[in-house]
Amino acid sequence: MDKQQKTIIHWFRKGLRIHDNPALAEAIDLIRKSPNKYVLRPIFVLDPEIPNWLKVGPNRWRFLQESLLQLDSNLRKIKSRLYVVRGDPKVIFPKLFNEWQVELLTFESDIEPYARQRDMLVEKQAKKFNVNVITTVSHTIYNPELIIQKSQGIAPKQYEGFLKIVSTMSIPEPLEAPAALPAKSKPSKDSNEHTDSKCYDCPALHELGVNEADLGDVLYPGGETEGLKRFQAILRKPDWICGFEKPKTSPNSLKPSTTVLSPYLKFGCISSRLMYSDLQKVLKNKKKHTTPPVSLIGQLLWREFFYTAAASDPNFNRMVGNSFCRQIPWKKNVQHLEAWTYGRTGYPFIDAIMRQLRQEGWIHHLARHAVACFLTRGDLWISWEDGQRVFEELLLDADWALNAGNWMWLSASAFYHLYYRVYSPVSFGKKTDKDGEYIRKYVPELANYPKSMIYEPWTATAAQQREFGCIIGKDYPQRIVIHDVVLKKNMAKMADAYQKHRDGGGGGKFDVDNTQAKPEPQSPKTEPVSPSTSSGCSSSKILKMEQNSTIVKYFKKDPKSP
DNA sequence: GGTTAGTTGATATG
DNA sequence: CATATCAACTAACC
Repeated sequence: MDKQQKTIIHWFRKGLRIHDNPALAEAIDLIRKSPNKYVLRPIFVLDPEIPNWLKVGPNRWRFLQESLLQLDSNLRKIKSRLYVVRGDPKVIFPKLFNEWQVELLTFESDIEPYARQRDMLVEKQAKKFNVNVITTVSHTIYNPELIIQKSQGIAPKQYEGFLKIVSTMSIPEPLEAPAALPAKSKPSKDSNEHTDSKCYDCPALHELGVNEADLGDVLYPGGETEGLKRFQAILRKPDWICGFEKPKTSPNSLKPSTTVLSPYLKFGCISSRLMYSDLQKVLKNKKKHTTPPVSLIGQLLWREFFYTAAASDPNFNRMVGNSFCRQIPWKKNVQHLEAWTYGRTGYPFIDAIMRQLRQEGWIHHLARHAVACFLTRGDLWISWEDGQRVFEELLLDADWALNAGNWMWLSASAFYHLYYRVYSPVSFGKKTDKDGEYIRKYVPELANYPKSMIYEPWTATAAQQREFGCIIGKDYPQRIVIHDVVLKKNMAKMADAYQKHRDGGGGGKFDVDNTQAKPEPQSPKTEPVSPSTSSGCSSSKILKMEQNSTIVKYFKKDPKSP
């Protein structure tokens, strides 16, 4: 590398895209202004510690791997590349700052407690090495912190209130992907770049610990190009967009009835602001269209809603110490949890959903409702935290804020309170698939059952079971609970928990059954953390916090004015 | 303090 | 396919 040239690092974490990436754009702007002075190193840090506390199933590892490959490829199109750096960020960054003579670090901010703590440490080290830092809010359409600020410091607890607040806020126009960089801004190879300790190539699946035998077919390939392609295909159906009503889409169609853009949003392969902007353009041209909460825009705003709530509480993904969450005395039941996890509850509709989840990494939103309600308040009375852990592992779109928020919703622990509205594991699926084709696909042992019995195979006589080639209790499980019976008991327990909440308000009042082993923590911090220690912005000086809050800057010195 | 609305329940009925 | 009833919650608003 030219000894005179300094390095600008853009750190990819989520936001695995080059379009509408304001932090990357800041880095590139600076390079264009001083093309002789800087080289750009876009990096992704692969931390080998992560699998020790975060469960990531093989399908999501693959989605990430594909996303990194496409990111590298898209960066190469603009005469750069992706440098995948192996190691713990707190250890890696000081080394890179020193070795590469880094002057600026840019990245997209993240509200997850793990990310906040990690970023705080990296920023501290940046200061020590005299490295400027620019962060942007670009994973969400709005800045969650700003919404909270406009809501008297408390995140809205209902969607309507949320809508009211954001309706007063402006949204920045999405940015185009950058044009090709000047040739000089590509660093020359490190002298030992391709030795084992200095390989910056994208990881192969085996490096990510993925056994290819555990992978399902690639139904939703990861990456920016794939995400944009999928979104473009949606945009070509304006009538479908304008008529979209989430509750009227089917949870058990054989092909997805919704967009399946969630995995791309989770990794930031596609920008939520771009989606918002392009969808609005479609709606403008039509005189009639659906609206939030049921419309497509409404779905994006649900994401914002949960992100805002999650940003205000580091304990958002646990019951205890969570300011949103009602304390409910769930019971541990290892056998029932395992039956649910692997699709062996004896309820074909539930089992089909759980098997689709494991195989494909995506299930419809309402299918998530059905199985989440079944696990918690509806049937098994098992904590939503246990379900959250399974979704965390298996969903391509598993997202800390959205996963926790929706589990609280479905278990009637927060946001949703009509606990007596319970999904039936038998009737609900029949509304959109009366013949049970979905069950036949994902629970093939029941494929020969007639449609009159496929949702309730236990109603078949022994002779019929032999005839259909599937003996209940042998080839397919007996149902592990009787829905009509447990439903009544659970409803009474919910009423009791709600009553106690009214009387005592909040945590610690219940005899929560902790006799079984504690589950694995979902973040490096095992115990609930106090909100005061990890909320909000760092103590660094905020130079710029716009109305729509695209850019928050922390500068020791302004690299633009030498 | 009373009223109303709430992303998408189930069932029976017209 | 739309509506009433079931039983009855909280949050937001007047």
